[in-house]
Amino acid sequence: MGLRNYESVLKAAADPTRVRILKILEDGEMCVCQVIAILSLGQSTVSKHLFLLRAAGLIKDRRDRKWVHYSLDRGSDSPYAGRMLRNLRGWLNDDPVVAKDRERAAMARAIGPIAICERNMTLPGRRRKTAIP
Amino acid sequence: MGLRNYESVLKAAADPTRVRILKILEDGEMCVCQVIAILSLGQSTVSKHLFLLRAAGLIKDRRDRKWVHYSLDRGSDSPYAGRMLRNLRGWLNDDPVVAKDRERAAMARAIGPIAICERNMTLPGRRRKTAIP
DNA sequence: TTTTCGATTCGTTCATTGGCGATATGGAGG
DNA sequence: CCTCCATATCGCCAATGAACGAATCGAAAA
Repeated sequence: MGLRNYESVLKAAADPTRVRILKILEDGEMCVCQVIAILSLGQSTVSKHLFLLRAAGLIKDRRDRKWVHYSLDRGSDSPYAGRMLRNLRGWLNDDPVVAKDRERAAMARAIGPIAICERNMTLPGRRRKTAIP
Repeated sequence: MGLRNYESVLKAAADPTRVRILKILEDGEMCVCQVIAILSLGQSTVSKHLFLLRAAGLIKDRRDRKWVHYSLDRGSDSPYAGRMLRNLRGWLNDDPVVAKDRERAAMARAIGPIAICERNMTLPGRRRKTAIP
């Protein structure tokens, strides 16, 4: 665990979108479709972010039927990842973007992955990406 | 101190060249010309790195005659910067690149800024950037 | 003042990165 | 087997970032 992993962890945690994901996951594991709905970003975009976070050792995944759930990887192999997660726990909690995401995350949890996938990766009360014909 | 400063601190600390600078400064303050000599990078390149580190609150500068010395800004305004510096103190100490830099830093300290500037920002026993005609 | 030395800024080049849409993968169900 | 659907991967484009050299700026020395 040298400069290589250090760099991947820091770069992963430095991106604003990825730190939003990490803060969302602080309240518990989350399905990919839920993350997509909360962030209102493209599916491939979110998938790539999750890949980088997992590669850095910051998050881990769990398959349940046809859904994949991600959660913070406390007790990661990487000491950098573990420390960063603990740091983040006390950081940015009063940031408006993070707060907003938390609200939407709570809604996503209440609704559940199935309903969100049926809604085409969107949350209620939000502009959807694809127009309704 | 919200997402803005968080991002600047993390991005600053994520770059391998800048983390090398931070590790060098752990042993004490250092003149810019010494940093240039240790890293064997262009003068403008190093200056920009130092600017970003200072903007993030990770380092601070001090003028002494015509030299500018940089040092870690422990007790920075930014809580992110302070924590990252403390993290870094225990990180990467057995990394070969960092170890090599430490050797060169020790040499640079022994020689002092004046001699290094006279040597055109180089350390003894190293390829110089400008050829000798 | 003028010279000089070192730090900063500017402009360019090249590599990396975040975003997207389209396509591939792979498990669940028919 | 084949289809469906959530996710992963691929290819592309625009924006960012790191490196350099040249030019500029500022402070100390002559």
